[in-house]
Amino acid sequence: MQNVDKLPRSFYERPTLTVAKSLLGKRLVRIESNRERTSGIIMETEAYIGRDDLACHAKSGRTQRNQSMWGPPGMAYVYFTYGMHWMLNFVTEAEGFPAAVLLRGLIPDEGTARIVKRRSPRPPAELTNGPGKICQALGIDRSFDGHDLCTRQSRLYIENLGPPPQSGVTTGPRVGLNNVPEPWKSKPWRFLLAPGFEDR
DNA sequence: AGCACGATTAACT
DNA sequence: GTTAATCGTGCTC
Repeated sequence: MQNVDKLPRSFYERPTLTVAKSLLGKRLVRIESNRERTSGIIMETEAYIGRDDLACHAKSGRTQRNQSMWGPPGMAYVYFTYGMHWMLNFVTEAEGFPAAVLLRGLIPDEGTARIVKRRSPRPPAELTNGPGKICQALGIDRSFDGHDLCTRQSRLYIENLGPPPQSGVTTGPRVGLNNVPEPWKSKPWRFLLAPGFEDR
């Protein structure tokens, strides 16, 4: 395992599109209550950028729900939607500017027995290939909203497995924005790592 | 106080 | 391809 470091706050305090693309191929780690690790390699992300972005929850100003996005970078923004699903985001850019990266896809890495148990019975390919599935697989809920990813005692963080991939990255429109007006609905702010490029 | 809908998922025709 | 599940949130009255 080469060069495994916890990503510092300076990683998140950059343009959201840069962070979203740079997260591909890195490892999301969740420390369980018994200190065991569950983790996965990030394969898909989306960027949500500021009040002007009408797909971003910050469009309606600062609320109790979205307040994490307005805080410092390197924190988790976790919210509940569709009456049953949790979504995991990482806060980006400078404090006071509301922006975040949504995690949409992983490949399970460590703690797969626990991931399978939480998600079973599902085919392996469907364990963590969606934002709600990621949170179910890793046990992420409201208690992680506002969690700091950049301290020694963080129970949720990103490990750096090396530089962002130079190839194998595709982009496209963000998913699930049914009632969002243009041009925001079609902004190519979704980033995917092609299968096979997770090992570099 | 009421209501429409959501950064989704799984099941079904 | 279509749709039910299920409830917190923000908006309107």
